[in-house]
Amino acid sequence: MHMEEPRWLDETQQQAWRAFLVMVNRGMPILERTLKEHDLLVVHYAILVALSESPAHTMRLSDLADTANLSQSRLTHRLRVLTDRGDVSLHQDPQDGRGKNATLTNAGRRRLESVAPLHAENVQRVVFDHLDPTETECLARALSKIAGNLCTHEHFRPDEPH
Amino acid sequence: MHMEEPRWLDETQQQAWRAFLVMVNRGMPILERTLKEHDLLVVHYAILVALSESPAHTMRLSDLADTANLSQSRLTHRLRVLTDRGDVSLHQDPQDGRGKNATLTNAGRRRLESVAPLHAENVQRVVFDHLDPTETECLARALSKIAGNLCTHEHFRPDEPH
DNA sequence: TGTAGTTACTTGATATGTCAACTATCCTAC
DNA sequence: GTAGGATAGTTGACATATCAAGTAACTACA
Repeated sequence: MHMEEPRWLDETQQQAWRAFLVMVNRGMPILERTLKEHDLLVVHYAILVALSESPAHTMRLSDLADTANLSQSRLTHRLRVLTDRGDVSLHQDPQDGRGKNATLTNAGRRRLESVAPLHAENVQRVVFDHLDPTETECLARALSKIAGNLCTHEHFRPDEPH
Repeated sequence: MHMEEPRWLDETQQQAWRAFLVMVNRGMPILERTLKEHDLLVVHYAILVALSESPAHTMRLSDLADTANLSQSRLTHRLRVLTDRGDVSLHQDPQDGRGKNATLTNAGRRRLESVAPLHAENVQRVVFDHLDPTETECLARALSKIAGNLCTHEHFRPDEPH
């Protein structure tokens, strides 16, 4: 038994990875700050969007966590804020005593609608204004391949002790 | 004076942006967990790498923050951990009484070298194993354009009140 | 039934991130 | 020299994230 030769990143991979980290560490905070002026986090925004796109503006918590890429406990903590403030309401599932459904309230829908244009504008400014259509497609295809794997493959999920 | 029409994301942009969020919220935690088994965060790793690539393994704190995409206060907090543990040492700059230099210690270098192969392997598994060389180049080019703007342009920087 | 295992969600302790306020040094110009 | 302003870094309060452990309800099967 011996060590495999490490699979170092080549030049191009390094360039991609470092740029990705710049987006995460510099780009995301810009979006966070703007949303924060409207009392939202990017995570909150993702939760509201997921609900708004769901039939009856309602979702089972576990599905919501999955759609918003959150661990269950992280979702619970965020929902405490969103329900306290009245953007989301929670209801026991009548079929399954364990489950709960989250529903976007009118207030939540209004908040989402008031922030969405601003947020879209910011994403455009930070990300897409710097790409031509071909590059955007390239980016979408590459990221989707990676994301597809992260969602389906048996990468241990958040919150599941290993 | 009237509201501009919101610049909504088109289909492709949405696909790209949602996939990016999947990478951030599902991919990064995988990397964090693996590094954490070796008492490191991705941020710590970035700091150690920046130092290791710098002459004399030494950097001015403000440059280090910039290279690692961190706010100064975040850097200070992370450095407390890294210096307490002996991976990094701090020295007053003799030229400029305000400034400090951070130096990677031998222990820090050893820690970095012991974790780097594993981390590279994980980045490959999470990101690049799903892309062919053309897609990787596309991704690198697109992300670099975005990142380039985030680093140079007058996007308000972290830690600077606006 | 009833009990072992699974699923759905919550909780709380601890770690990390963020923001504004603070100290200390340097620079400039008068 | 010295006042005003900039620069470098730190601090502390508060918000958020993570992880493991906990509760409660369902399921399967003896």
